[in-house]
Amino acid sequence: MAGDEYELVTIYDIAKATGLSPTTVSKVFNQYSDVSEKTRRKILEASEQMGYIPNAQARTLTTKRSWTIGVLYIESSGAGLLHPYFGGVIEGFKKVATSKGYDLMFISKHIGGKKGGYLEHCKLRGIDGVVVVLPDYTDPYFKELLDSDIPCVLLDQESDLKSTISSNNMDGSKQAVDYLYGLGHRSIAHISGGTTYAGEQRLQGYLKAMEQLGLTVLPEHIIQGSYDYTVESGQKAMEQLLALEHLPTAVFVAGDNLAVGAMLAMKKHGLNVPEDMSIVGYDDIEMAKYLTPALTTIRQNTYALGSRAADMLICSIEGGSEARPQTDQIAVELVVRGSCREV
Amino acid sequence: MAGDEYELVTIYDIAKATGLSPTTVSKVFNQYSDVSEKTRRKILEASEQMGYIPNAQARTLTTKRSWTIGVLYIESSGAGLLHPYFGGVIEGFKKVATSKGYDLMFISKHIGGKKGGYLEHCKLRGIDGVVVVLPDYTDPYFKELLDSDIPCVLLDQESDLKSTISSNNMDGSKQAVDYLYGLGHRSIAHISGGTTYAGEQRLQGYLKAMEQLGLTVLPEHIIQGSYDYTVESGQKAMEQLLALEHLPTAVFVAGDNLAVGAMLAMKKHGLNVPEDMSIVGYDDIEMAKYLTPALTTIRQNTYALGSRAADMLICSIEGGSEARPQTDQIAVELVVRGSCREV
DNA sequence: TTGAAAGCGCTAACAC
DNA sequence: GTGTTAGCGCTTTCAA
Repeated sequence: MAGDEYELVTIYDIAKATGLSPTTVSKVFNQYSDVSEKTRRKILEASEQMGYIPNAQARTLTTKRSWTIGVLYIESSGAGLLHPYFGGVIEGFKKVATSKGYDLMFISKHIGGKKGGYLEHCKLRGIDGVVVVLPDYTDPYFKELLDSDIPCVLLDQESDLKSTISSNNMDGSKQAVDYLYGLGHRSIAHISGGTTYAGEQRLQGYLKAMEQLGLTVLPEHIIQGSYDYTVESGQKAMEQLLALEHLPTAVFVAGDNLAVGAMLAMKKHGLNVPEDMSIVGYDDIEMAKYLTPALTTIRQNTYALGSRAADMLICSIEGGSEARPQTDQIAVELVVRGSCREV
Repeated sequence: MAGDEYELVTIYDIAKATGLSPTTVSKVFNQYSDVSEKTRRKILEASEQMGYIPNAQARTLTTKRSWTIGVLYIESSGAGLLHPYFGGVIEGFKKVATSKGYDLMFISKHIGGKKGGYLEHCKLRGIDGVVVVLPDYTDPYFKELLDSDIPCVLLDQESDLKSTISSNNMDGSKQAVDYLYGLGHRSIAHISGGTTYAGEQRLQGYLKAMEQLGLTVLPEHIIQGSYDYTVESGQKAMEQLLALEHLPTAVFVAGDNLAVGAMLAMKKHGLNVPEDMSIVGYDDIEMAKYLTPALTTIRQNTYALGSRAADMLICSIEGGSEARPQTDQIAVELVVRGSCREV
């Protein structure tokens, strides 16, 4: 087998080499204070020289701490990793987790080549905690994990049992609507992100902002995009909107991918953005600024989302069961580009 | 500590419950054939009922196999996970690896919160093999890993020591150039991907294709884009090209991001694609089809790249040291859209 | 077909 | 400050 070739050096080897005991060696590598500076130095030196590297599994076996965090995200469809939101979040998460000594492992329903469940997978691997991004909410295996006592942090979800974190979706909607209002728009439609938590929040934020401004919302001006925030779904939603008798002058779209689709649909109908309709998106995906016209949108700070999530999760891992689930929100920001006009 | 609450069931527990020995229980979970059907059933039943889940670290400690594959990608810059190429590759890789019983863990230079190296990290975690995507080639820690005896598969790189896999970059260039030639173009420039392996290959493919068609390549028609394939870099490259006295009628760009930048630069100069210049990209990133005009490009099958990489890596993990490093290539495909015109 | 015993590499009481 | 001992949960000879 490959890997057999490692010259495995153990604490026993370095104990023997230094004439000390394995315990003392162990202590040195676990920052115990009751080791003389001289001994510590001697051990460190020998370890360095003999190429000693601790064995994580042996350590985990006795301590019950794997220093491993599971990453759970939707498995079906081509989404997942490819979704820019996911990438940004994990990037931020990884940075913080890594700096605190944790490694990241993907969690799936397949274990050892067989079908199992998320919880089973976590237990098998001795996972210390899980970060949940874009899960399949309807999955019973996912629910099983939520009901377990494994520390978790959930992104863009609600939960009493686990810590949660999301962007300030309501405020994002408010910023979008207020901005359009400031440009003179009074008839503002909404293409929503379907039945996801974030989608709901953005819809609620939109409704509330409209109300606060004293604007009426026509029921037919709220179009349900699909939960997966695809370009195709945005296209369909805009088609639906364009079929209406009374068109809005602006539309606030719950995701940039949806907005891209919406713009495509308009183009197909010979309509121009922003001349014929102003559009505000949500996310600020990379391509937003390269579209024609460049998309005005609400920027989510995915990196901050991820790093804050890591902080929260590690807090509940290390705080133990007495640590109550927390909830936090990250500020969003309007990025003005070229897809809206004054009316 | 959180997690302590698990009702840890061990093989001893189920041995006791069934009146059998731990050995026999272990055998059942390792598909040994010398267990009577009756015993097997009894053990499986008890395990199911008592909620037994094997302990991966204990298993690894004795077998020296962690069933864990390390994922190594560039840490600096905001790239990495956010890069669509990476996402696609890992998606495909994960699928295959998971189905064969392996889990994926990110490898970094930080270990236990301290700075270490990739190899050290792998040994600490008992990693069975590593998939390398977009590394920092100049990193000595990366070299250290390459020189080790840990099985690795490298994407878009050359190596005698490890298995490698890449798209058929040379052929991609040929397809692009041939296509432009077929449209009547004779003056075809190239914006290259810098000094990466893929970039070199695409450049070579371009040169060879031009030669085969009997076309001359003006030195100033080869512009070095930066190794990171950013939009900004593409912009700069096109600026450089546009400063030339004799403009080409078409340009083959080594990456879609670069192509996006190139198109932006043209627009800034009041030039239109494809009227003033035809452009062929490389990658087929998601946004390619949503650009104006939609980008004609060479599609890399990132998913296939990833799954094939997994096959190769697992082969060398399970084949042991006698398994020689392999090399493979994945076919690419021209996707015709709207960024080229006949001349 | 089944089981006893040793050991993987490490940590944690506890005694010295 | 240092060492002895036991044990984490599992697999693996080897013997029964």
